[in-house]
Amino acid sequence: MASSRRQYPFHLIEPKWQQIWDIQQTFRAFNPGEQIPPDHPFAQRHKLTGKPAATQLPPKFYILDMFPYPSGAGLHVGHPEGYTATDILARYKRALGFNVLHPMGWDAFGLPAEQYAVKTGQHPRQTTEQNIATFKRQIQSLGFSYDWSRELATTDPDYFKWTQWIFLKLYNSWFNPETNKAEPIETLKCPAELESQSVGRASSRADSGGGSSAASPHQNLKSARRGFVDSRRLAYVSEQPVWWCEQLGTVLANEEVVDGKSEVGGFPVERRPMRQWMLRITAYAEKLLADLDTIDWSESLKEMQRNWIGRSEGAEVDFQLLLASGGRFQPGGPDYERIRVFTTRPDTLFGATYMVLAPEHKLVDYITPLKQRKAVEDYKAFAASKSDLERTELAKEKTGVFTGACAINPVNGEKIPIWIADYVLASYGTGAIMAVPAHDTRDFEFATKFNLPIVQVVEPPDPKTDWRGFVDDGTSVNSTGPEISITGLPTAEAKKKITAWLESKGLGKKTVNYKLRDWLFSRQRYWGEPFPIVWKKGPDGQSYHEALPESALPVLPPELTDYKPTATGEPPLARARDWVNLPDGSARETNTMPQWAGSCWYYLRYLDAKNSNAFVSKEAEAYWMGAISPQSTGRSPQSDSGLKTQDSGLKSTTPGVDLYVGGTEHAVLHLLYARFWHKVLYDLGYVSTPEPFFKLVNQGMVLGEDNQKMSKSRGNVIPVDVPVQEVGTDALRLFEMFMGPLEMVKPWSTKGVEGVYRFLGRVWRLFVDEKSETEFEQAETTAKNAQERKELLKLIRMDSVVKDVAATPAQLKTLHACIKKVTEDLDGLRFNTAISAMMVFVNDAITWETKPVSVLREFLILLAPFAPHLAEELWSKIASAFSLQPSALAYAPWPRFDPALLVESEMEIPVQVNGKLRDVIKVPANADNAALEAAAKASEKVQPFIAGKTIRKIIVVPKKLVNLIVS
RNA sequence: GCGCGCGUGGCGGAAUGGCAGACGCGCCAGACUUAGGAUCUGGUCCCGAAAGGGUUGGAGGUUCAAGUCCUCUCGCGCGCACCA
Repeated sequence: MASSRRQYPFHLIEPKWQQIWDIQQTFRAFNPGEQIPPDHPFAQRHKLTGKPAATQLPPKFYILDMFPYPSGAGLHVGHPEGYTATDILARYKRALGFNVLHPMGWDAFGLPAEQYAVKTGQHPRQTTEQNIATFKRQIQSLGFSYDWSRELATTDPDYFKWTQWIFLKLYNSWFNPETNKAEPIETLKCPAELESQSVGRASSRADSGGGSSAASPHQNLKSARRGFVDSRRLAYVSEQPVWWCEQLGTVLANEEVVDGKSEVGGFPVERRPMRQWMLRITAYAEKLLADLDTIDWSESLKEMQRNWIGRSEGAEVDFQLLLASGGRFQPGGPDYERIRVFTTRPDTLFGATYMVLAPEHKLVDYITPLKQRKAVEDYKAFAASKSDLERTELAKEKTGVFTGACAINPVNGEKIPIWIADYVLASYGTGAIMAVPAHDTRDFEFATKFNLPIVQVVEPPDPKTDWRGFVDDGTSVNSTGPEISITGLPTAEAKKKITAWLESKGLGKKTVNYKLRDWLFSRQRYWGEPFPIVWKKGPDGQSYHEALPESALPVLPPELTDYKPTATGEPPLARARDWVNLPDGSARETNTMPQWAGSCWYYLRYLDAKNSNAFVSKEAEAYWMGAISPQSTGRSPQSDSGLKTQDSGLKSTTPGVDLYVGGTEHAVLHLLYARFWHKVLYDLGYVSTPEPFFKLVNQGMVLGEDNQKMSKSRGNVIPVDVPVQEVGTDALRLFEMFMGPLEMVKPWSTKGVEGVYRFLGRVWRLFVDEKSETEFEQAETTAKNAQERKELLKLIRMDSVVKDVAATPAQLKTLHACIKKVTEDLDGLRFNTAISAMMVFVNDAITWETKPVSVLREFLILLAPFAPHLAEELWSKIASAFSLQPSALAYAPWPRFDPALLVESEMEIPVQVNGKLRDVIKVPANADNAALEAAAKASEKVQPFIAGKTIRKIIVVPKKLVNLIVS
């Protein structure tokens, strides 16, 4: 390949235009109120001068890539797929007249840089900066139209200052169930017994951290108050079992643990009780679920989030305890007289023949009589010894033991045994279930194994179905007790009736349960955002936390020489004694935030990346996130052409990010966390939309040429630099899109890249004079340096068959068919078929003896989003060859197709007999149904199939098809 | 096990219920060439000399007409997975 002749001098063209775009700041996106240089192509296109207000700017289009973690390995050809798609869209929307925001940045905190630091002692910041430089060089070599003036890195103190600021907002807020939103902590009312006039208002300034708290006669009351408030913050401290990963030396969130292993590295994790920072994402479970219906995401992605949130409706039911003698009676309130269960099938209550507690359930010891104590203790130890992985792997075989205690089924007064088994999870529902073996698969298996009674209470709709293990809806049977009967009712009604009865008796209530747990937000790492929190000791000896004031931000991490994690789980930051211990005796929080923190809000920082007074200005947020509707702007894109818009892509401003493209791996991590933060910021009035990402598309993975996922170990990784060197970035970009639909998984193909490279060569030869190109090539061999070589591009002349003449109707038809297809396909993100439409155009145009320059120019505008460097070069060559005013192709108005030009004088109509194709006839374009019918019958090829037969029916699809039904 | 998605030439993939296989790769033949791994032209689903027949994982169905809609079935991919 390297030895073959270059299709066109992309090696000079591509750097040339990247440099021009950079010098002219072509892709700078302008904020409301920002000074726009009058000679900037955006200003010229939209006739803007000075500092336009939001209402004077054209409608915005915010098109976002998931920013990358800059790893040391650099980019392979799979990385630019999404970036190419968004760049094509960004350029297309710019041509349509939108004010396009298309930024790029770095999700730069992360474990690899820290692990490298542990190994080599090189500061993670240095590693990170090197990696960013590599990524940036590679991404820039691909010619994306990012506004680099908005570049950000989550590791930059000017950035994470605001990450910490948002944490303070979470810390200083609570979720008010009455208003159903987050509110400043000041609005939280303490219960009357905690209210005290002397301390009542004093601590209501929540960010008054740093102030000393002298001992007071009300100190007990004060710490009780503090406990109450602290337990309701959206960011709170909790001691609870968390996932600890020994190898990584840190705790992990539920979302970061996959199949009992760490998502990063695949190391084993174990449950350990630790004191950690948590974020109260569960308060938003319902909103996170419900608002999925308001956004344009793929169904599969929404489904993943729904599954993760895991909403289920049901009832909590209390079962009265019947203690056998020998139970460890303790003084206790009503909690010790009943066991509360959660069930989604209260209608099967009559079939509950036993109960099961999780081995960790707090009542287990209490209810277990002496003679069962040994067996129960043994089982608890057995269950605790199993890792989570083993627990799932051994899922087939049910285990458990009888506690010796029993309870009363509230609907029929029957005495049922209480077991413990590890198929009941302590962390879900109430950690206890009523077992209905007849109508629950797991209970059925368990009851079968341990010979527990199985009682039918639901009749399947189809009497042939076995009721044993029947878990779907049916009709209640055997469900009549002394006070309540639901026999004969369909499942839905039975649920309602029995739940109402339970509620009226105070035995239970309707409940909604979620699988979603609060977000474990602290990590025992160095390379992350420190918490803006200090710890103090009260006069009562209790330690408590306080927020630092905003003026203390950013809180920078200390310098360390040893980044190693500690075995105890104490964070590495604790080694920096001078940093930790403050003069007033308080101590800094030494945990850091997880990597996800920075990516929770970066899309907001892009809007106003340099703002040092706020995380984003109100004006910028309102403009880019869509609070200003296009109606109020009184402008529409392409208003300069005065034509009505033709397609949906020109429609109104959408709320939030208009298009977000990234991999599916963030389905329940980044995308859930970012939505959560955004909703908190929305509730607190800092952003104007309830959802951050209006439309989201997952690009499919690019596999290696061998159809395997690209990986170092397989040796099938193709770095982006390889095709960029050999065929140029325009060809790479084109092939990234030509492989197949964006969302689909597809294999890389070196041969395929050559195919689109040849296409670009054909485009080139459509325009240029071959002889002059040969001259250029000869001159190039003697050129001394890159600058000289670049100058030589001038030697290449336009082909003399490109003329300033009127296009023929056939040529216009070819052009407008291409405009139509490319426009429609871009609106539908069908890049692959858009490219094939351009290939069709070129295959035709290359045969024209005379090539009207007007047609070729419009084609270049279509090509520009896909192959911008080549298109710009040819565009400028045309301008100089035909003495046109030089103009920036990036802002040239998108051509619109004229349907009138697509009308044919004749049309080809397939003729079927009994649904089988027999002929394709040519008829005048204006032929009506009768004419079609007549022409079809007259067809010579059709004759033999209808001769001597009766025509029973004739189907004519106007301008489409004729079908003759004969017999 | 449950949920979602997908099965079309040698390959990647096109087809508002209306001519299956656009476009590209590969392959075959030819042209130009000292040469071709450059370029250009033509061909390329299967059976058949042709007429014609068959063909979108498989089996049914709806329809004048099905790759497309419905039912069942097989295969692949992704997600969740003892969530009561």
